[in-house]
Amino acid sequence: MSTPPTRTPRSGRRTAVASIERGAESRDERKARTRRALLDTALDALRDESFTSLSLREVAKGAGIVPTAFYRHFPDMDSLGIALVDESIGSLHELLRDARANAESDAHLIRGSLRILVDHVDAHERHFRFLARERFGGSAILRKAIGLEVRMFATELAVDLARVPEIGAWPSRDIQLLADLIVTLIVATIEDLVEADDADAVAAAVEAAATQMRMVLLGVGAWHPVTPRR
Amino acid sequence: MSTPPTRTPRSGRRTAVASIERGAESRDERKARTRRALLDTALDALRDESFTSLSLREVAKGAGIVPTAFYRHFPDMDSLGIALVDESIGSLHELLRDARANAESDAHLIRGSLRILVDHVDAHERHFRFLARERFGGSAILRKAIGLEVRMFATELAVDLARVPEIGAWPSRDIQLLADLIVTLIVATIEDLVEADDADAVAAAVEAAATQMRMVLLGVGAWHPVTPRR
DNA sequence: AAGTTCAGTGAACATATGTGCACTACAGTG
DNA sequence: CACTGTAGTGCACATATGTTCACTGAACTT
Repeated sequence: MSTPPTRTPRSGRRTAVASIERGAESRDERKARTRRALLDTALDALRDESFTSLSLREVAKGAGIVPTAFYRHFPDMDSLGIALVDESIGSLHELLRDARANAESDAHLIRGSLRILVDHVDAHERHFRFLARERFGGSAILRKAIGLEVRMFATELAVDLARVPEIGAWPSRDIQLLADLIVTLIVATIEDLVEADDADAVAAAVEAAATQMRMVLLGVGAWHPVTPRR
Repeated sequence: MSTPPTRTPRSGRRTAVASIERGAESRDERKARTRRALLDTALDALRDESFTSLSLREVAKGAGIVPTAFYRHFPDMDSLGIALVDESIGSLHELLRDARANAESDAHLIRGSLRILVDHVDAHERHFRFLARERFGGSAILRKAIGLEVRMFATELAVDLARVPEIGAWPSRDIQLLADLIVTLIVATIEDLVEADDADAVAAAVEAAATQMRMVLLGVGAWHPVTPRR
């Protein structure tokens, strides 16, 4: 009821984003809040430009702080980029986790997985777009960071694949390559999805991915357990 | 032997790139030369940054002309970008042409094609890197232009595939999707190749691509001519 | 020989950028 | 309560950017 001990209902000074009608907030909460605002601004701006052309002043302004205050959160723009990679990769792993859970129940494995993919891309569109855009983008640091994570993602998938009876007996090198192939297809589909501007385009991308995935999996059935070494 | 009618062995004014020890040159030749210098500078700069962060002044300086002279060649940076896309796509079609010629003679279709791919990427590294980097880059104009061309490339491949006995009878939609799948794999390989920094990395990328291509083509053998509609 | 065309110049502009510095206000703490 | 740590401010600077304008000189056209 009564106003909490810490008053200042509306401070005389507009204090960045936090000022948007928040009465009491701890110091850490406010810091986290502007940090989020910086990341969000960057994520939004990266819809129309690439990371190397994104300026410190631009994100600072978008977050409602003065340029120099940026340094209270990140030593430089590259660090901001790395933070975005971390967040985005989180979405990726979450995706795989859901797909794994689904694979054990759903009879239509491909369609079910694709549905999950679409849902995730939809829910974290900015992050996935960021990944697609910067995977081979101009920043060497981000390229390296994303490349590493995508490779880890593929390895994670390879472990899952090894549990499939038909595949389990393959040489691990082949399993990894199959996982890489599937990841390539998934990434390509993600790129199509973030680029899709209407529902039809999404549906088309899904249809294409489903058919192509089926083609690949048919290849799996015919694959010789022993790699034809030369 | 004797100096040609048009003299001016070394003009009193250093005229941009053309001044690098070229005695006689027609006006058009000189213009073409600086245009080339602009494109080359851009191509080189795009190794370390993305197109949206590439500045007009930067390419002008690299080409040895004053910023304002840039407008004598392109109305804006986007036009320069489109010109780069055109050039790069040229390399792509050249690649397919060579691969086609090879396919009719070489018994090892996959390895032969990959060898050609590697050679082309090596010969036109800057162009292929540009394509990979801007395919999903920050510039909407370039994204659209490249996307269109890649789709045309896939369609061209589909026509070739339709001539393969096992595939010819498929519904055209499936042939197109197979072509798209193969193009996805090719593009992914190109991305790996331009990212590869030593010979080992190149060899690994080729090995991976060869195996994956074999997996896909095995799927082709098992594919039912009629698309399993739902 | 005189005239035209046009790639390239150089100065100027308004605006954007990264970063250093001294500061202020307020949440957290003894 | 006074004290301190720190997110955010405001100013300043050197530098980079796109674009305008009037210009120059040499290749071409007549």
